[in-house]
Amino acid sequence: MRASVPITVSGLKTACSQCNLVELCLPFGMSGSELSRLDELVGARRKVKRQHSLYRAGDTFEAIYAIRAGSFKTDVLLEDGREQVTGFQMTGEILGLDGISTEAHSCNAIALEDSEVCVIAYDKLEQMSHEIEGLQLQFHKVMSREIVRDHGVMMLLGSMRAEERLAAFLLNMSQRFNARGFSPQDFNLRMTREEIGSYLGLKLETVSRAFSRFQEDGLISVQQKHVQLLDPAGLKKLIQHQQGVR
Amino acid sequence: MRASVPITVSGLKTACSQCNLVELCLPFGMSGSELSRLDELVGARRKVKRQHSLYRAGDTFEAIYAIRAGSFKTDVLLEDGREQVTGFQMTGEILGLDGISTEAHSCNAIALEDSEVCVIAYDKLEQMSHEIEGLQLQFHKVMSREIVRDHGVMMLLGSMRAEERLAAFLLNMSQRFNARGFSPQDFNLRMTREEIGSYLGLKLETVSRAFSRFQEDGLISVQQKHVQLLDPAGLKKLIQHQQGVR
DNA sequence: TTTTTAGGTTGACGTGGGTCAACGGGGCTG
DNA sequence: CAGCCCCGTTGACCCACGTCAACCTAAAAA
Repeated sequence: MRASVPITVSGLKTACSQCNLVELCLPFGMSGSELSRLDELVGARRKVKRQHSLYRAGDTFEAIYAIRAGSFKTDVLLEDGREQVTGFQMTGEILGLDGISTEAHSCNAIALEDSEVCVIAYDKLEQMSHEIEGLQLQFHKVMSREIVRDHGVMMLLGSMRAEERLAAFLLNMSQRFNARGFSPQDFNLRMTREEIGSYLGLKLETVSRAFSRFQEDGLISVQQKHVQLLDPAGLKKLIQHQQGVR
Repeated sequence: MRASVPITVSGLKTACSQCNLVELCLPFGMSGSELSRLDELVGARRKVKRQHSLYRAGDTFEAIYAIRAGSFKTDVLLEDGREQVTGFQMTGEILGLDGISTEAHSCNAIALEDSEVCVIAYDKLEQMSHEIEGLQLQFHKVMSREIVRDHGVMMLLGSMRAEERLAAFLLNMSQRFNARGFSPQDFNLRMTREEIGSYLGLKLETVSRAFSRFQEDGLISVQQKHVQLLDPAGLKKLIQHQQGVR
């Protein structure tokens, strides 16, 4: 984990109206005329190198970010050094919503690979939400979706066994790769076993063993970060039929 | 768990401007003139009896709810019957935000005691947010706070031991009772050991044992649902210094 | 190219908390 | 006011996952 020093703000403005991520991102469902007004909203783009942070817990909140390229993790740290990864974010997803409530970020957002985000100044967003009908609704939906997602993670952490958690994680990644036009059966994870473990409330060894088990059972094929889902239905069954421990 | 049949919509409108929960609720921080406009927003009140649900997963989303009296739990159910309690809500807190994203609720909201909520029609809220500056910001803060809270729960579930989880839970309850003008050291829980367990990712026996352990150690005094925090600092220490298992 | 190092796998073993079971007490309900 | 039932407590046992350690692999650094 390195400091959050090197920030590149590229002057290049790129219009939402011309971005191929529209239907995954904040502008989803907005009309053409609304869309073109949105272009004013996105101020600049910012590149974040692998392992560097987009923002850190405690930073004053000024903007939210739409991921244009790459991927991130968000995490929370306890005083004693324990880390909890609270989410992994992919292109089109929005980062920074945690900062609105106290006007300071409450978690760290760290790039898993060299990435680029669109910076959306929050005061401008507020203002423009008053004017553009669809923007407000869409923004609320994005926040609400985050809440629903978090409930799903709580379900994972609170009432599933190790293998169920990993199966759910893999299916979720698969579905998100698919939504982005990549193969849902064949993808490269961007995070380490330790990060997956932290997210799933497991130790990295347990994650590794679960991967191996799935491979033995013919459900997947893994080699390092490269994963192929050979039997997605089998993974789904695992979640539904396996008895919970808790 | 009973069906969600009996709904009482009392015709009595009560103004936000005269409610003693303002500083805990949606109107927090709004000006006097804004506040009086808010009164139009809150349509009716609705009573929900103990064990009955305010809404269920799958119900179409129409409104959010501010708790005027009583308390609730929200939970998510898996096909195989496993339950995960995702939160406990007290007076002034907002329920139903999960419904915005898909226009259907994704969890169940169940009253822990006979309760009453203010019904806030979502379309009206959307509309009024365009007009009242402070309302939009405040609503965003409420949603953001929910996201931050969920991250805290993920931290609990993912990287704390049983006793740490319960200590954190008790301190959180204490702080919320305090914010409502009740004693932070002496309160009655409204939920069962099983519900606490589900929320904390533990079995009810483990919760019970942790309660007993805390009592032996002189940290608290428990009798059934009645809890007294004898040594809140000791509970805090437990969270910070105890080694994590995961 | 070789060296280094972070990330991943696997085995042996320990333990926190789950499981099962018995029992006690308080508050509805008739 | 009696009986029931839900809730909570406690003990004995066990297992899923954590811990510790050795080793392997791949990619970055030199």
